[in-house]
Amino acid sequence: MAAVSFWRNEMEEDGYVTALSTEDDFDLDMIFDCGQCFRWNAGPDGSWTGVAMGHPARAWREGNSVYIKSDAKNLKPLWEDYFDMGRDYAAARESVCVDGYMTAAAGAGRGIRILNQDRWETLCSFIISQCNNIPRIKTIIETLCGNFGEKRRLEGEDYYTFPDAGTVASLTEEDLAIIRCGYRAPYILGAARAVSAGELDLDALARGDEETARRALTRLKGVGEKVANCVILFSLRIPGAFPRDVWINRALREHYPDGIDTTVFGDNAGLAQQYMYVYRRREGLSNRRKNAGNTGPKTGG
DNA sequence: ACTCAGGTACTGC
DNA sequence: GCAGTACCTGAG
Repeated sequence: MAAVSFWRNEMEEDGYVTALSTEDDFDLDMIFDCGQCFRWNAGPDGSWTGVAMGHPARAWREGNSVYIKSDAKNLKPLWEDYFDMGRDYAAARESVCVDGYMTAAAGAGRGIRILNQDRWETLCSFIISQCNNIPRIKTIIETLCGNFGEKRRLEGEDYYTFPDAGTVASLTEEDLAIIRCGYRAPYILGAARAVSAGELDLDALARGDEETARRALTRLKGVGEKVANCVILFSLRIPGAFPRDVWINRALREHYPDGIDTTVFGDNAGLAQQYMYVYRRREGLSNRRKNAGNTGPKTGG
C-alpha cells in the first residue's frame, strides 16, 4: 500500500499527523462504511478523507497504527475521542455474541467503532437521511457544507466544514433550496433554530438519560424515534441506544420473530445494532430481488 | 417511465 | 395504539 507516502515527519508542510495505536477492533473501512457518518470517502489507495469536528483529514492504516493527517497541531485528544479510543471494543464485541446470529453478525462487523461525532451535524445529517438513499444523503450534505460551511485546506485541496446551527438558522427555505433536500428543508431549519436558540441543548442532553434525550429530540418536527436514536448513539455518547431502520427491522423479523429485548445488550446495544446493520445489509444488497415487493406502502391504483 | 431509498407527520379509526 | 397515505428528489 502506498500509504507510507503520506507520512514523512510528525509535522509536515501540508499537515500534522496523529498516530493512534490500535488492536484488532479498529477497521477504517468498517467504521466509515457502516452508516454512522456521511462525510468520509475512500480513496484509490485505501486511505480515507473527510471532515470531522471542523477539521479536514486523511486517515490510513499501517500495521497496528492508524494515522490521521489533519490541518492543525495537537489534535491527538480530538481524534482519540472521535474514534472512541477509551472503550474496549474486543470485550464489547464478545459480550454481544448472545446467540449464533449475533456471533455471526459481530464476526462480520468486527472492527466497527461508534464514532463520537458533532451533535448538531449528526442531528442535521440524520434528518436529511430519512427516506433517502446514501449517495444522495452524501451529496446533499456536501452541498450544504460547500455552500454554507467554512473552507479548510489540506494537501492542497479544499474541504468545507459542516455549517454550525447558528449559520443554518439564519438561512431561509429559499437559501436552502440549493441543497435539494426536498420536504426536509423546514425540518432542518426548525432544528437549527431550536439548537441555536438554546431551546434544544444537545450538550445538556448528553449529560442526561436516554429517555429524556429521546423525548426532547422527537419534539422537533421531522425527528422521530429512528433519527433521535441515531443522534443519541452517534453523538450524545449514550451507547445503549438502538436505532431501528428498515434493515434492522428486517433482521429482527427474520431472526427474532418473537421479538428481542435489546436491553440484554446493555450499554453495547448500539454496537450490536451496528453489527446487525452491516451484516443484514451486506446480504440484502446481494439479494435485492428477494426483498423486492414486500417493503413500504403501495398506492394500489 | 418506473421504483425505491437508514422516516415522519397527519388522518381516521 | 395502529393502519394507511403523502411527501421532495434523483440514483439505479
